[in-house]
Formats: sequence, structure tokens, C-alpha cells
Amino acid sequence: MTGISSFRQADIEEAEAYLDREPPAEIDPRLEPLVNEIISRVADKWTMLILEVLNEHGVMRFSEIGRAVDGISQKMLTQTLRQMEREGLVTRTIYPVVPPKVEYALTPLGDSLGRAFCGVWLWAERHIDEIESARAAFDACKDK
Amino acid sequence: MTGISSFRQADIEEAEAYLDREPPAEIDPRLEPLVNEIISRVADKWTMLILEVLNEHGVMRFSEIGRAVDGISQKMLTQTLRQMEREGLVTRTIYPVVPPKVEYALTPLGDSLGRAFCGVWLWAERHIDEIESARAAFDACKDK
DNA sequence: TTCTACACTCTCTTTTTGGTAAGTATAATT
DNA sequence: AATTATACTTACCAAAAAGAGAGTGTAGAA
Repeated sequence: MTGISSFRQADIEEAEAYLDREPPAEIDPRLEPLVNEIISRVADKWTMLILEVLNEHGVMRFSEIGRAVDGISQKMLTQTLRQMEREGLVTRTIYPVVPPKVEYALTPLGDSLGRAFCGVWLWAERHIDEIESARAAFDACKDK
Repeated sequence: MTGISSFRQADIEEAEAYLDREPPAEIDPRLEPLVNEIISRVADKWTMLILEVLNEHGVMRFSEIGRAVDGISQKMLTQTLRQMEREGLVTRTIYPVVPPKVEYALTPLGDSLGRAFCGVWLWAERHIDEIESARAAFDACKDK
């Protein structure tokens, strides 16, 4: 139940138009290492998937996220959520009850990151066939 | 010389408008695992950086890319370029001369991926301060 | 009284990743 | 005759990432 399925129409249309455009220009080279660092921490597999399920379902409990994100281990779930909390992408609300209850939700920052990734999801969805056939052609060629 | 600095004005404006929008909707949940897999292979550090320098410089030789991408080892350069070639993101043209000469260039597919990442670069650039202060606040709180 | 749910934490082991350094082939250069 | 440049490949090793599994504390259900 995760994946592309969670994007709103407005975002999709915008990202699609954007994918058909021409290439790059200039902004600020000084920020570069900083930006690289941020991207490397934020653009990992589990972060992207958690971002999506939270975007789709709103507020969720620890174990709910665990069930929604296919194949994630408890360890990775805790670790990724802590990292996301640290970066300001999610809020963590603890209810002092027993058994424990902890709720996670996206911050506006986390939400905006989800939107930024929309273009990449759309790209992947759009170009699945192209990639598959490129790979098949490459492998066939190298096997000979 | 890499980083955000290489995006064209049209892309930047489009991505900026896009970052200010509201969240997600529905597309196709069946593609999900496939899309996840593609993203996990394509959204890694070196791929993103190579994508950028090629986008900025056009056709490049092996050692030129090595010089342009800060900190990459020969091994990772070869490995990443092969993978990108396999996915259909770059073309590899070998000139049978000595010493060897090999040229790399983005395919239209590789080029479109670069554009898809534009939104993420812009997001990171825009929110550096927010992330830094979230992190500082988190760490200060946990240290007590 | 034992069991379950919850949200973890901790340790141990395996897998993956990536760096270093050496080797290859050959023509031109010093 | 030794060196340089090019674009690699291969072997080895260290570090980092990630999975598996057990442990924790407590209230309420069976």
C-alpha cells in the first residue's frame, strides 16, 4: 500500500510537466558539500518509504509503520525514525501509558521532502520499461 | 563544480513552484516493488554526482569524470559507470587507440533522471538551515 | 499464573560497501 | 631503457550497514 499511489493529482501533473523539460544552470556552489551531505542522509531507502506511508496515513504508531513498510526490521525502523526526528522530518509523541504508545507524524518539512521526491517516483514509474529493456540488452550483449 | 550549480532556470522555477504545493493521491500500487527497486539502485551518492557532472559538461572521458567528482575512487567510478550503462543512463564509446580513450555521455533517460532529482537538490538547498537547527535542538535536548 | 501487546534496546553475526594497491597493454616521450 | 598516460581488472582488507534474536517492564486478559 505504499509507493507512487499516495501522490496528489496537482503534484503529479506538476512533476510530469517538469520531467519533460530541458536541463540545468547556476545557483550556489558554496552550499554544495552541505547539500550533498543532507541528501546522503535523507535519500535512503527506508527514509523514503517511511516518508510515504506517513504521508498516506497521517499519524501512525510505531508498529503500524512497521506493518506498512514491507520488510523493515524493528532495528531499522527505530533507527530511521530517530534519524528523521533528528533532521526535523517527523514528530514523536509519547503517551505515558502501559503498554507504551508512541505516535509519529510528518512535520511540514517532512511533508515537503515527500513532495520533492515525487518527481523521482514518477520518473521511475514512467521509465520502468525503458530501464528493464536497457538492462536486458546490456546483459545479453555481455553474455556473448 | 558539481551540485545545484548546474540546473537551468526553467527547471529551478518549476521545481520551486512544485515544492510549495500540497501532498499526494493515487496511481498504480502494482508497480511499487519495481519502482522501489529502481530507486534504490539509482538514488545512490555516486550515481547522483556523476549524473550531475555529465549533465554540466556533456561528453566526458573516464579520467575527466574522476577529476570532476570529488573523492571518488577508480573502483567506484568504474562500478558506478557500468551500472549506469546497464540501466541505460549513459552511453560508453570506446575508441580503439592507445593509450585507451573512452567517452561517456548521458542518454535522454539519464538526462531526465537528472531533472527528476532537481526537486530534491532544491529542497535540500532551501531547507539547510531548518535541518541544521532541528538537529541542534534534538542533540541539545538528548544531551541533558 | 501465564501470556500477550507495545516500543523499544542490546548483542551477535552476516552482508555489503568501499578503499588501497598492484597488475595489464602499448605507444609515445624523455 | 625507463617512464608516462589511459582505462581499466583483480585481490585483499577494513569498516559500516543491516538482519536475527533475546531481553525489558508493566497492565490487563485468559
